[in-house]
Amino acid sequence: MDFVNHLSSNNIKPSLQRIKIFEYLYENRDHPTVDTIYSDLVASMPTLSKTTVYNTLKLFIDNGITATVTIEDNEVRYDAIMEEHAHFKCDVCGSVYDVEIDVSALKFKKMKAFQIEKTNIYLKGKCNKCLINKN
Amino acid sequence: MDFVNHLSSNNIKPSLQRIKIFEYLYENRDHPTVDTIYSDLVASMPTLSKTTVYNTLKLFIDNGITATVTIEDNEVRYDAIMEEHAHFKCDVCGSVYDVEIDVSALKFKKMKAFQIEKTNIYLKGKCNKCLINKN
DNA sequence: TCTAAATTTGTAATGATTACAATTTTATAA
DNA sequence: TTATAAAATTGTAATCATTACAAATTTAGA
Repeated sequence: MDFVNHLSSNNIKPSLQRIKIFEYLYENRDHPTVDTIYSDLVASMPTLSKTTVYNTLKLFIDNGITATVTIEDNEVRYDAIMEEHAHFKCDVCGSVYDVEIDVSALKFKKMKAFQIEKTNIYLKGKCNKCLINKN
Repeated sequence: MDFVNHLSSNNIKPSLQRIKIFEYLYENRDHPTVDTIYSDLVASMPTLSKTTVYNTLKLFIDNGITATVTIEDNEVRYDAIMEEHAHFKCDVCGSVYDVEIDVSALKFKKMKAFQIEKTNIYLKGKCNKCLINKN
């Protein structure tokens, strides 16, 4: 993945901060929150501002290379994988996993009165790790 | 719908505020926000406090007679219909509609490593009304 | 090198939600 | 009925994520 080129080809000037933030998102596929992104990156970029993280994520979203993952009321997560997929959140450990899903199976069940542009699916339950640890 | 009995049978003492808030949710199926609920109810209950609305909704959720609807990052909506259904939000007018959906079609596509307890689906696009008005 | 534009940064403001203590209401028992 | 305790409601203050904004820094072009 050529991050510089990916940003450029989506009309985003590839500043160091933007490259690093996108790279982080792309490589940490656990759908981090702003706080996590900031905390992890500030270690290697001491002058990084949290405002920059907010600004940059908004820029990514506006240009279609990042999406928000809305599962809980009280936390916003970010995802650089734009291919259609669902999310699973474990209510024990809180991890969010990607889940492959075929949305087309649902399509014909939808009401015709709406023009559907995006389908979001998220699941909740217990992940395998937590099911095993319970014993 | 006997609201008093519905609350009682779910271990919620049916105070006036609780009855009114549940009744409002049950009859206004547009998935209102706390602000909307409060604004509409305070007209007939002048001493109502927004804190009570928050407290009461939390109580309803804890006792399983209300669910939150999380579609946008920045707004929490509430729903007294507990039967499985999806939501559609029009990105023109902002209305949220209920959509009947057969989740079982998805079931077997999910990963077996997870124990799924709840499936949430929400759709975005344009509602019929806004599609017509566009002309 | 100089200048303007774009980006980043830090601080202050905003707004939704929660904490908490005081008040009011309800239920119970004397 | 009255007294008392428990529960519910209320209003204010605190919290916390996000946004607004202006200053500082960096980048790009002449």
